[in-house]
Amino acid sequence: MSPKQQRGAETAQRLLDAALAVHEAQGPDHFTVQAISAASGVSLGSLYHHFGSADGLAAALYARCMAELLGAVAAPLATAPTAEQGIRAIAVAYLAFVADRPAAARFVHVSSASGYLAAHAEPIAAAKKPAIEPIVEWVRPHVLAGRIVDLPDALLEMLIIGPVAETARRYLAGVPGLDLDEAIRVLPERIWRSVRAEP
Amino acid sequence: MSPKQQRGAETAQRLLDAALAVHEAQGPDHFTVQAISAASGVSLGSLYHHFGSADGLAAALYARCMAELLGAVAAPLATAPTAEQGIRAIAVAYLAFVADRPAAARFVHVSSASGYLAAHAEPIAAAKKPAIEPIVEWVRPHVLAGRIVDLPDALLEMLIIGPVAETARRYLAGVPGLDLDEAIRVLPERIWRSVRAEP
DNA sequence: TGTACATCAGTGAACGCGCGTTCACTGATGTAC
DNA sequence: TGTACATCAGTGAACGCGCGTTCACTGATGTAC
Repeated sequence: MSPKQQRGAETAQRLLDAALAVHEAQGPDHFTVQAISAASGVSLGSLYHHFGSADGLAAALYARCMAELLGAVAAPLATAPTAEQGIRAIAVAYLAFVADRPAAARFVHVSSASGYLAAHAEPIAAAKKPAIEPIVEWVRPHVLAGRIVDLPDALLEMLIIGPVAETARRYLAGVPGLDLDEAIRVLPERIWRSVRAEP
Repeated sequence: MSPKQQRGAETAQRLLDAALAVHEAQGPDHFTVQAISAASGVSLGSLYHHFGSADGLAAALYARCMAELLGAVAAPLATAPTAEQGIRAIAVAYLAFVADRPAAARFVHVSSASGYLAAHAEPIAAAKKPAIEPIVEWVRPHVLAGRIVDLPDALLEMLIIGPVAETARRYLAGVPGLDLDEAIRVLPERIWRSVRAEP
């Protein structure tokens, strides 16, 4: 199923590109194999040759978009001089990704409710892991040093990601009165307050 | 479309009850008018008589579940003695609702990605408004008195609801290693820290 | 270097299933006088 | 109080559309000797 030739890899990428474009331009209801085949110029049979099923293609696209989002979030940590600046950079990077790559962000957030995530849990988890690891590694020493509160990883993640993820969801859903720039200005500081260890 | 006789109102409720049960027991993929008709014992024609379309029924169910969630969140505010206890009570109530009414919570969270919300935006907004108003009213004086940080309503909501909503989403999606009781113990205090005005 | 073969990549017409929706109809409830 | 009528509520068989999927096939690329 994973391509053995360069030609195949290029076709698979073309399909994923077209799939994201279809989802963005025509909405989740028109996210069909026929529409993706038509938009990409790749035949239906070839689509099935590479992804096995419609859900398989959706899962692959989700994995790609999610890896990009996680990569964007992890990137600024490499040079973050303090715990506070790192946490704030995560929130900024998440919201900036939504502003810069709305199609990818929309697909990730819409997909979280869809059935194919559970069906393809392992390959998706495998795609996310290398992108998540550096973030966890960055956090740990700050927790041990008493600069970030010592909570279970999952709950710490909820505090950091929760506000920006919910902001992204509503912004992408078109809820009026939600200014992304204002969120970038205001939320990071507040998120930091929620996770910093007591002074 | 809205029922003119008591008999009709009861049938509509039976359909909504069955719809939620179908969604919970068989998943979003089997959430179809035929399945709901079969589970409720109400004919297809009657379903259309009351709700007009499949999306219409889904929107009505969403409005009902969302109103219940908002009601559960607003309830403890009436007797909250301090800003801190009120904010913490909101977070506790949200997560407790997820634990007590997982079917309703799941339908609300899954629906946020679905198309019928935009198509039926007005009636849904109308159903939410009376439940949201008391929450906003409760917050305002605390902001004016300098106990809660002065942010746009939408962003304040993101800070309070974001972490618990994201926790609910992942818990309901079956992500392992997320303990709801632990979240109830830990998150409210941290959320309060994110929204309290500087001491 | 050339030839034979195996595997990978790609095609597109066709199929069948299940979904939302319709419709002509019957029965129950409310209303007017 | 009774009768006639209008509206509301409910039925279930049928339809058509569009979706995911299949399949027999051709063409391109890589490999063995």
